[in-house]
Amino acid sequence: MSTRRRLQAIYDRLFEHFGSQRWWPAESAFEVMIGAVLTQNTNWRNVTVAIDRLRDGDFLRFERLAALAEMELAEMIRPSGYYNVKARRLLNLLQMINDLYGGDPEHLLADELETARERLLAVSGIGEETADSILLYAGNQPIFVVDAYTYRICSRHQLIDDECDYRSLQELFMDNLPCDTTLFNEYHALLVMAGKHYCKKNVPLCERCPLREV
DNA sequence: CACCAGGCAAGTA
DNA sequence: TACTTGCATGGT
Repeated sequence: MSTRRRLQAIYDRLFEHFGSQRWWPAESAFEVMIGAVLTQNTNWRNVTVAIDRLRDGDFLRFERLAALAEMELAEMIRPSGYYNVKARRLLNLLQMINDLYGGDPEHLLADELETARERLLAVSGIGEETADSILLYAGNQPIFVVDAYTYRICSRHQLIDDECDYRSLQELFMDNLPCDTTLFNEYHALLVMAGKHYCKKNVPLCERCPLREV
């Protein structure tokens, strides 16, 4: 079967099993950006606690967050883990938005895709997955997000060489699917759901995995 | 107890 | 360039 059809089949199975996800779970694009940094190598549950703390202090707005001292911010986001590095990373991101977009996150998100991506990657603490998560889920731009679950699932289904780099795996999806923001949004979210529930680390096979026969 | 979670950068050889 | 280590909380 062609890669194109296999990717479509995987999507269909996951959609049938989990339904529409409509990510990212957040009340604003800015909140998505914050969450994208906080969730780096971290359980989403912990991230929601940190974000709720920011919300309670009305810090999910650019001006309010940018006015926080690094140590205060670190303390606020403590439940999300790596709180010192993440506080620095968030401030680095805000600094870039301030310098290049006049302090308006929407201007970054409205910029041309590759330009915005390069500028995000230039921020210390923002790598490819975080940048693409921001572009897709905060900016509604058509780019596919690759993460650890994407690697694991594609590897188990022998769609990739385990050593392939981020861009290669991203291209596998983007070259073989219609370029559609909503599709990319749903597909990545569904892969995360599948990974969480049925494709855990060091668990070779799962009886109830909806992708068993794909 | 060990292991994991929607990574990334810096250090080492 | 290729590999290792630090960062840290909270759930299973």
